[in-house]
Amino acid sequence: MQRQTNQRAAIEDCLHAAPHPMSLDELLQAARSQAPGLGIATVYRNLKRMVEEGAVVPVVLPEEPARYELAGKGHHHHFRCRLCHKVYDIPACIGDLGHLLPEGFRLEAHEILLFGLCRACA
Amino acid sequence: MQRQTNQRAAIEDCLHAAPHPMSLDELLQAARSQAPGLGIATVYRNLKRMVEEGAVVPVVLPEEPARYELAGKGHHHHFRCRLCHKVYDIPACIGDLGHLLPEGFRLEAHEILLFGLCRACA
DNA sequence: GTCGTTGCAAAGCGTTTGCAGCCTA
DNA sequence: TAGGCTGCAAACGCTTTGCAACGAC
Repeated sequence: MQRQTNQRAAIEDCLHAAPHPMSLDELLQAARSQAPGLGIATVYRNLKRMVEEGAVVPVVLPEEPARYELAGKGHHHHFRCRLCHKVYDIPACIGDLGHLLPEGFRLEAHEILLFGLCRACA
Repeated sequence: MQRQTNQRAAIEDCLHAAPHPMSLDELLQAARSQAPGLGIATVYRNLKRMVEEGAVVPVVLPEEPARYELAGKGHHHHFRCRLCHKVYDIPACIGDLGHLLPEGFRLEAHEILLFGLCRACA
């Protein structure tokens, strides 16, 4: 049976408050203000469980550490700024990608990564 | 100045012969048939240099080790089978993704990852 | 009081680096 | 022959795990 702890709540709160996917270090720093002394292993363990439960989705971009965001934000994609390296959520999507696949392949999911300059850096 | 070695040639040959992006271990195993005793550090060093030179492109997918493929294959994307975990090149693409971005953002590149079942597993 | 959770430190694991010897040019 | 390249092993950084203490229920 699962218990509600201060540490776990702090991590969840940070994910809820985050405007964009959080890296492990960002999460650790942010959650420590609510749960002082929070250890990094605890963040790893909780994130792992949240991902298994489907509450959190890992966001992986090339050349970057993994980030995490809450699931259930609706279908969206990600944009990374080449200069400031921030990652933004892009709520839009494009229709039917199935026609890209060769005959006989079945499409179940897709991920679109966009790269460029954000408004602040452009 | 750069020297041509048996090991480097073996790695290049394997990349040329590969029908899909190769992981480091695949590359090591394959290249050893042409360069026995090949060490993993040598594969890392050569791949790193090839990427810096722009001859090779890293292909990163979530939950998977990095793979590598030759650059200059033209613009394309990748498909990973959920069951056999093979990664296929998808030569197709979709036009203009710039309209997905918020006002003021500039799009420079994109990557599309597709997931599902390949023909053999479907 | 039980037992899931935590923090610390050690262990794992993939990648990088230092170095002596090798081999290309 | 000079110096770039290789293989080995050690070092490194990030993630996971073992374990005793803690604290939610």
